[in-house]
Amino acid sequence: MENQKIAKIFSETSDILEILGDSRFKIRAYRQASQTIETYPYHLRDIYEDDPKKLDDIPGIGKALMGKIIEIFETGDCRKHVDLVRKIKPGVLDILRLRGIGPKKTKLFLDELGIDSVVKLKDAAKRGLLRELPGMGEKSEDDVLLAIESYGRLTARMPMYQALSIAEGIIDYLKVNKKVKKATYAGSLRRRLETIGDIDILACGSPKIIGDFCDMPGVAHVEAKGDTKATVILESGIQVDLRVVPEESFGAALYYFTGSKAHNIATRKIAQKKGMKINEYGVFKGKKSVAGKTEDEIFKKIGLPYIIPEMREDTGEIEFMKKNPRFKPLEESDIQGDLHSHTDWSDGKSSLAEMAEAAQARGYKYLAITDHSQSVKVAHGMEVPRLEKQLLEIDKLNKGFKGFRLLKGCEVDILKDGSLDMPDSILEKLDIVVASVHTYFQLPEKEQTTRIIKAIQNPFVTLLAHPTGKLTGMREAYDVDLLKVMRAAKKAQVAIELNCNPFRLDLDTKHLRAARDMGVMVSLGTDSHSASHLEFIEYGIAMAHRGWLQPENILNCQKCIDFIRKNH
DNA sequence: GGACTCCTGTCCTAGTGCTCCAAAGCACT
Repeated sequence: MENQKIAKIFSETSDILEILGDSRFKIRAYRQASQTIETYPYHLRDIYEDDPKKLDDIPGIGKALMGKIIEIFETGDCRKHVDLVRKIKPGVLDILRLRGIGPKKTKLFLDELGIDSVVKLKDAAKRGLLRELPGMGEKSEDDVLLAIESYGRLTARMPMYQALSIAEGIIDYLKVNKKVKKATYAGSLRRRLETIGDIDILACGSPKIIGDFCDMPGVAHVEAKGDTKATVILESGIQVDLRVVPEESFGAALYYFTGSKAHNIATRKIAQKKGMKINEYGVFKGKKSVAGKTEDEIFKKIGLPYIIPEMREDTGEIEFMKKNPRFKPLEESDIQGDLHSHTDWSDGKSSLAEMAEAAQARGYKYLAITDHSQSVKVAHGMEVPRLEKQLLEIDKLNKGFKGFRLLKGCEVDILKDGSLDMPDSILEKLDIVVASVHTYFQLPEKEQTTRIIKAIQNPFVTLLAHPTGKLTGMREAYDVDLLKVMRAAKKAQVAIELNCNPFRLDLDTKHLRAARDMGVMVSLGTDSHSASHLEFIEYGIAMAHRGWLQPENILNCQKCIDFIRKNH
């Protein structure tokens, strides 16, 4: 939590410096530091308590920012930030966040009309005061009002699976159009971020596509419309950007449009040093295009191995891939089985046989049946006798399988005191024990952490499921020191789950990276509640890509399922 | 502000499209 606080202080500092017209390099330094800290997998406090000087080792943190981080730990605040906040009212920062309004216009409104809040801005726009300002007109004034009205809707992010479904719908719509030769989605959706701010679509074909796109059903408002790109807002409030490029530039445009911005800048810089230029039309030597049809071609031209979209965040992937050109990201065929599923014995919809059939259809060697334990009444959790009955049923089914088996398991609730919801006498009969939290989300961090660590120290536990309890866009993670939990998990030889259910996607990228660095085994589980949910594994694979995981980091990729039964 | 090179100073992270007002701001990755 303290990392987030520091990131926010630095982010606000950069925003205020921008309005005040300070050095753009200083502004960038604060902004970059904020972003680095926000996604940094380790607690800055741990580093500070170990040796404050080591804060300087974090990329983008130098002597000055290190001093400010130390100041925040020692005094609870940062003098410079406090002074800046005094200079500019917080309402001014709200204006800066409106679409179409940047630091220049924010400063203009403040200096000329004393506007220091969105409410005052709205009032001034309605009274026609803004149009009198230099560089403003009637249209700009209307745009300000529109930006204020749509602010809440346009800043909301949606879960990735929702964006994926909308994007696929748009692509289907475009592809039936004969003017469209190719269409695909790019941006953060292609990089498989857990939440998506807007949808980016790339197409090849006639420029008339732009008009058809803007007339598409479900478009509420056309924000911009030119010869090669358009931006629309859907009725649902989602922004969709379309870019149309010539076919020979498709690879370059896909690369540009996939991002991230930081990754693009980093590779464009590499190209510059080699006397080339990368833009969305290709790689250029002087005016001559030397690559652009495919992404692969672009990487080759600038001397890099292909980097998969999910890794393109400029968080070290370029250096990593240079050093490890043979790095092979996880593939679906590496997955030997699914380690978290439910049936109609608890709150699932499918039978044991249906789940087994679906798992075999995917080519799995095993599927862990992990129905809920007794205390989860709403999910028809199983008491010991019913679980024993299920185990007999699984034995019976397993006799009929060849090269496949159902693993006997249970998703056992972690009780408030860290004990497990099922006695050891039944746990020892299982192939796999999945421990998880479904209650007491509000415990203080220390208590929650201790509770979970106690649970995974039970010798029969195989893995900790959905380790933070977050539900994308609906429920925040509970307070837990996950690094401490992971250290304990490593010691206890317990795996940490990457829950592939698109509502969860728990662990997130930074903790997956940390798990990888720490050598903690990660388990992919779809948490399927029906046979069709087994396909959620694809979301997990994408998340594994974002966490740079390879088959050796993943429990499900181990061919030997005896590993799962570590205590048998 | 950082990073790097040198110790006081220099450079720093790309490249392009759209809009609205008539050059620049803001947007996109």
